[in-house]
Amino acid sequence: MPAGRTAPLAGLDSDLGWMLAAALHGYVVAAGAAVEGIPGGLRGYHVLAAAAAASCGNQLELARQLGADRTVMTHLIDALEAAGLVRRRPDPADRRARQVILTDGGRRTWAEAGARLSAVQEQVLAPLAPGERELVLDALRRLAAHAMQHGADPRANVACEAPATPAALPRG
Amino acid sequence: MPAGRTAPLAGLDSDLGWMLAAALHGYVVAAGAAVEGIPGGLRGYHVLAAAAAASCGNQLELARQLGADRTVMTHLIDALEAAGLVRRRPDPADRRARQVILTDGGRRTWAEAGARLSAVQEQVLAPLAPGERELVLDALRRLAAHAMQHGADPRANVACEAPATPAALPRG
DNA sequence: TATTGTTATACTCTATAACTATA
DNA sequence: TATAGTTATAGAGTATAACAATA
Repeated sequence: MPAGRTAPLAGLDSDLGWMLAAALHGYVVAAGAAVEGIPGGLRGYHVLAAAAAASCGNQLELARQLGADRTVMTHLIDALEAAGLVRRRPDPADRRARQVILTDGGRRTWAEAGARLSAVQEQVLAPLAPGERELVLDALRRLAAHAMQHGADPRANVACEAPATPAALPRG
Repeated sequence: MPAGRTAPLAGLDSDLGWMLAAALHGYVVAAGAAVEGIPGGLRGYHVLAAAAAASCGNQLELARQLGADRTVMTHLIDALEAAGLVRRRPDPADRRARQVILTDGGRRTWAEAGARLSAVQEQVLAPLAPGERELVLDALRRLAAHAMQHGADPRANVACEAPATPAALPRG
């Protein structure tokens, strides 16, 4: 690792944890306005996105996909349901589970926020060259998947079938 | 963005915020043991790293570099000082400011934790090809710098001269 | 006995405001 | 008047434990 450039971060300019935290912090700040009306902010949007694409939508499965605790999902879905963005439906196959379904308004809110977040994403990725962007996004996708498989329960991913909505972002 | 692969993240596999959050979460979990003895965990290590490399070590400058609030630095440095890892020294040029200096034990703790974190970093980056790693790290470095310049105060970086210790990680 | 979901609780991290001492 | 640091407080976010309903 050649330490040639002027180091604006003073000793942390090769620290993966620091760089991820700084980049994420910048994204969160920039995305604040894009998810302003959604209860739970970015977390709420992630629930909407997961519910929009998931084929198995019970709360525990969503919590595993999002790397969150079960108890977090209760309050989060409470708020999203109170806002009319999702509704809970008892799973006919397992009466303990409750599936999370997007309402029409929830799907519209998800699509609109997704479009705004796409603009935020482009803004955050502005320092990268055009060809570099796709390579970095693909690498990050593998890092995220690897982290989810190792940090969370290993069997979190195999319980889900193919998503119902294969499209990536609402307006990519 | 071709949606060809099997999507383990169900609708968020192209969302930059989600991927950054998931990758960082995996890193934080994996790094927990590496910074176990350091007050403040990873944040405490970041303070040690910034203090080890900074030429201007007052608390406000450290807070700006770390993207943290002034009030956070007080408690954090209190804990690090109580653990004997840093000491506060009044700035002779400005008696309001207090420079943060690494003790010998603090420098040793920083070096040892840095070595453990290098191993964690390699583990987290395992899904990437060897040549891909450097490219992704370089891209993340630019994203982090860009985020710090836009999210925090724009003049946070110009107040610092070249770092006293140009080396990147203690044991790369 | 194990699992889904809820509730209550506590803990961590962070942000806000007020205060001091210096500039 | 503005800045560096401290203190106290409040808020958001998250994790832990206990419970009810169901498998």
